[in-house]
Amino acid sequence: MRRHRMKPRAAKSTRKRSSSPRATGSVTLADVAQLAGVSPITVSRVLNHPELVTAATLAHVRQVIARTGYVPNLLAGGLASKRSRLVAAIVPSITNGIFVETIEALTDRLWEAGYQVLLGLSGYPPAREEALLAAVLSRRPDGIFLTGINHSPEARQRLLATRIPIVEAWDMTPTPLDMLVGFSHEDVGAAVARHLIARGHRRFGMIWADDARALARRRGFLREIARKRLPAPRVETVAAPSTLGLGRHSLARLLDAGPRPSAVFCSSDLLAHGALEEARSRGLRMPADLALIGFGDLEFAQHTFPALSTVRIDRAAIGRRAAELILQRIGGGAVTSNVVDVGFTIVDRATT
Amino acid sequence: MRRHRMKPRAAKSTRKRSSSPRATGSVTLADVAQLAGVSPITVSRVLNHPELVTAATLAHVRQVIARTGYVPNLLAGGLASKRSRLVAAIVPSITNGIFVETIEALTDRLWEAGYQVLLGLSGYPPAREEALLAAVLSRRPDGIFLTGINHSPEARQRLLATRIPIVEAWDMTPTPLDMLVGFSHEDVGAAVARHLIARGHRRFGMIWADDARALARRRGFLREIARKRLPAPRVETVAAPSTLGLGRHSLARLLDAGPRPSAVFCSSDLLAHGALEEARSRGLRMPADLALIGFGDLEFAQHTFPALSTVRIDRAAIGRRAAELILQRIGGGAVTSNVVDVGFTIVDRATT
DNA sequence: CTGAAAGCGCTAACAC
DNA sequence: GTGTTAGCGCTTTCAG
Repeated sequence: MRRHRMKPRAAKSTRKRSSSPRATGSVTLADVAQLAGVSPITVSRVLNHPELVTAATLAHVRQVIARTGYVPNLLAGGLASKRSRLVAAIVPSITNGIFVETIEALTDRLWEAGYQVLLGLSGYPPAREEALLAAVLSRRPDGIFLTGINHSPEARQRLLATRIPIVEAWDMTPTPLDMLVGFSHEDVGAAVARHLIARGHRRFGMIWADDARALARRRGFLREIARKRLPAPRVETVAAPSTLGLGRHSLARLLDAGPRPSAVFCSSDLLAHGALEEARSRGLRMPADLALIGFGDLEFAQHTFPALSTVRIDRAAIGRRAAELILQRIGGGAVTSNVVDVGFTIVDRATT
Repeated sequence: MRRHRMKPRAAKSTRKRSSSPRATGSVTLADVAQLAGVSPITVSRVLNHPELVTAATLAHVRQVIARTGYVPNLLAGGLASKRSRLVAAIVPSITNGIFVETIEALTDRLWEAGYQVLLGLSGYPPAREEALLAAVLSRRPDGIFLTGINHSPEARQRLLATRIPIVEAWDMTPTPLDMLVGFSHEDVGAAVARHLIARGHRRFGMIWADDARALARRRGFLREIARKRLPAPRVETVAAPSTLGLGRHSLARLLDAGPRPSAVFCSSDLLAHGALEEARSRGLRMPADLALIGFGDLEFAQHTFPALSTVRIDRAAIGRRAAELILQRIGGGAVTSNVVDVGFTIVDRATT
């Protein structure tokens, strides 16, 4: 290991650092450069483009980095390079469990590529979305992950104005802001209808929440049923937020109000779960007396009795694909398709 | 509304911006300053210290900001001010649901104060913690939220070296790195023991996972039972990750292997839930034949039969308190106490 | 393969 | 109240 030359220039490479070598509290790249006897840019290269540096220099500088405990300042790096290595993810909430797998997958995939995720919680009616978006943009993220395709006009405009890669997720539309990973909620509804019809069901009920995506599923469901000229389902509409209790009471009303449907489609697993409790308490056999199907395939539902069917979404895949789209775009590679349909699966627990 | 004076100086306040007014793709503070006919620092003040600016100037500059769609660059701002307005939160995972409420509460509270949360997922045995910590520190966060008090020696050293406010959460120790919000897992164990004993239980079983925190709870539980000179519980140890199946099989083994305990303490709600299934399938009445108690009070458990008791932790409070400690510290105010015990509650669903 | 110069966009200190 | 100056710590050209 040859000793590294110490050029005189190095002595002044730190601008005006007067007395203390760590007046700012932390080692800077310039400090490392000085100690290693190289120029700052060489240290920068060791960190970001090691392939451009001699093995000897590389080893030496790395050693100094380790010895000093130097931690690069990405605020400075990002400012200079215009690449923050940050991807923002805006989701309504993480407590309901719907988005966590997606976020984890997104985070994992981006981490491998050297990016970190800035999580923004917009709250369910996206009240904060506008302010949140501004806050997020002020970090100059290299990519943005958004939940859904419905944004306020202001948000929409801001997003359109930026050149940051954007992925909208969890919905489907032919005209995304930029890129999109999701599935068609209307197709889900239609598929559930076909599934139930194929199993011999003819009389349906619905326990339904009043949100945009749920309405799309409902539309698909009703359309398919109408197409088969079956009687229109009776619908119990519930207000957000859905709870077990609402599901239970809704089924009770559905059962008390008229002839028993043979299958009830609930807009979420939570509602289906509540309905399940009511059905069991009435001694109904499932699915012989009543088939129940929900949507979302949440963990708690996976642990339930085989009576409850559901529509499964590969939530992790959504995060992974979103990350890949963003990375492709950042890498400058042309994105083959800017819309990814991850589809869904109907899980019929009554038979499987 | 008097017209705002346009000083000649303003014309050169943008450094060397040559042709296009938005060569970088976005409006800068200097652009706004120029358009408003004020100096950059005034725009900065409008944004960060509006109280230092005349109402007229304020209104005028704000109008220009709105008109241009200017979004401040916090990378630059953070670099210059040494305040990133970012707080890092490192948790093992968010899919298990244990930490999401804490994260949400943390995020909400910090948002109100103008901070954003950078989420780091360390993975369960904190394999990535070291690298993650480095990545996180490179963003120069103004505060750090950590899960647990067990960190690798390297991580520990890095954390001790930094002057960033740190909150460790979810555990209890008299010697935190900096600040701490949590509760004593050993106390939980002891409290559960006392609770069960008070209800007349004398013969106990345990279904127990093999992680540090669970072991602390177990220690407390066993200590209390020994103190009362009751027979030592039989323990079924399960490997991570806990699943419903493990809980179920463990209870089966416990019941088949000897005299029936009257109460079984499970190290998590998930295990308790599995055990519950087994107990029900055996036709045991609860809690008459068997009392089951878990830990964590996860949502799915809240929705279960009244047979399952649990230890409830106010997870949101942990996040809130952590945020407050960090903000206090950032604000320079002396922190009254650097250790907050949020305690816990035993929820006895068999009676309530 | 390595270096020098020139900022990235913003804000802390002082002046005025 | 508002402006001037001088960087924050890093990376981008472009030389050599």
